[in-house]
Amino acid sequence: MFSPVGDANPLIDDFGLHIGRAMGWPPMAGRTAAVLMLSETPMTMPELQEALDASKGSMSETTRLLVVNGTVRRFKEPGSRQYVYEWRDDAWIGCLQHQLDQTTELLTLAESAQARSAGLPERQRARLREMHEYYVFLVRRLEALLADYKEFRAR
Amino acid sequence: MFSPVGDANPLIDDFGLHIGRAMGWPPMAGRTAAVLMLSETPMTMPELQEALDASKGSMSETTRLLVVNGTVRRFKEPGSRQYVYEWRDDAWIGCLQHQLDQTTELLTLAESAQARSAGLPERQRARLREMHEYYVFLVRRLEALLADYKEFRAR
DNA sequence: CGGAAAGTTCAGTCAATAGTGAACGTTCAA
DNA sequence: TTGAACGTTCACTATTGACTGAACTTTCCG
Repeated sequence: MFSPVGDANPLIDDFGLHIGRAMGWPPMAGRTAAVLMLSETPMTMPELQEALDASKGSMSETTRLLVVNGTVRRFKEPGSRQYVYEWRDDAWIGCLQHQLDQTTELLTLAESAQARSAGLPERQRARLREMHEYYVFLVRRLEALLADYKEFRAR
Repeated sequence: MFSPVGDANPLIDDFGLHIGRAMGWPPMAGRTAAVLMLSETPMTMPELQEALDASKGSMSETTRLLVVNGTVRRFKEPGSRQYVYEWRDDAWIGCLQHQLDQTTELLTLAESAQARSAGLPERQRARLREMHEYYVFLVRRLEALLADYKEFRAR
C-alpha cells in the first residue's frame, strides 16, 4: 500500500489532494495529513519535510494549519526537545466542528441579509427568508450530528 | 438595501463571495447568485453581464455552473427567443444535494483506502477504519437531512 | 435562405494562492 | 555563555485558476 516516506507516491497525492480539497486546505496540507495518518510513529518536521519533499517554511505553515484544524496534535516526547506531529484519534470531530463553524458563519450572513430585507418586494424577501430558514435548519442538524458522532465515538 | 444593478455593490460582493466560497464556486458565481436572488424578474445574460460588469464568456460559464448546481433555472419566456435565468425556489435543496455528493465521493475514497489497508499495522488500519466509519456516518445523516428538508419544504 | 442577436468555446492575460529559501528568533546541551 | 539544530516569518517565485475577448456556432425572425 502507501509508503509514507519516499517521493511522489501517487496514492498519497491522490488521497491527500482529495481530502485537502474537501477541507478547503492547500494541497500540501492534504498530503501531509495523508502521510501522518499512515505513519506508524509521530513525525518530526524534518522528517515530514523529507517525506513530502517540501521546504521548512511550507511545513511550518502546513503543520500549523493542521494543528489549528484539530486533525493533528503536536507535542514533545519526554526528554526530547523537538516537536513531533501525530494524527489525532479524534481528528474527524475537528473536521465536523470546522464544517459546523463555517455553516454558522453563513447563518449569520443570512440573518443579517434578512434583517435588511424590509424594503424589498415579497418575492425577494421570501428568498432571503428561505435562505435563513435553510441555515437555521442546517446548523441545528449539524450540531445534533456532531453531538451524536461524539457519543458514537465515546463508547 | 442591495440594488441588483449598478457596479461594485459591496453588499452583493460580500454576500456573493461568502456564498461562493462556501459552495466552492468562483467569485463571479457567488456574485451572480446574489444578484439573481435579489432580482425581481428573471434576467437575461446581457442583463447579468451589465449588472456584474462581466464578459460574455464569464457569464456563460457562470450561468452554466449555477444551473448545473441546481440553484438557478434557465428558461425561455413564451414568445421570446432568449433565455432568462432565475433563482430557484428549491435552490437550497440543490446545494444540500451537492454537499451530499461531495461527501459521498470521500466515502468512496475512504472505502478504497481501507480496502487496501490489510498489510498495515493495527494503528494505521484503525485510522483508516475510523475515516471510513466517519464518512459512512456522515453520508447517512446527510441523506436523512436532505430527505427531512425536502419534507419540511414540501408542506 | 440571410443576417442579426444570443450563446459557447478557447487561447491568452491577469490575479490569487501555494510553496520556497534565506534571515531571524528560540531552545537547550555542553 | 555559546553554538547547533529547531522552528517561524516574510519577501520572492512558481503555479493554479478565474476572467476576458475574439472567433465560432446556433437560433430564429424577416
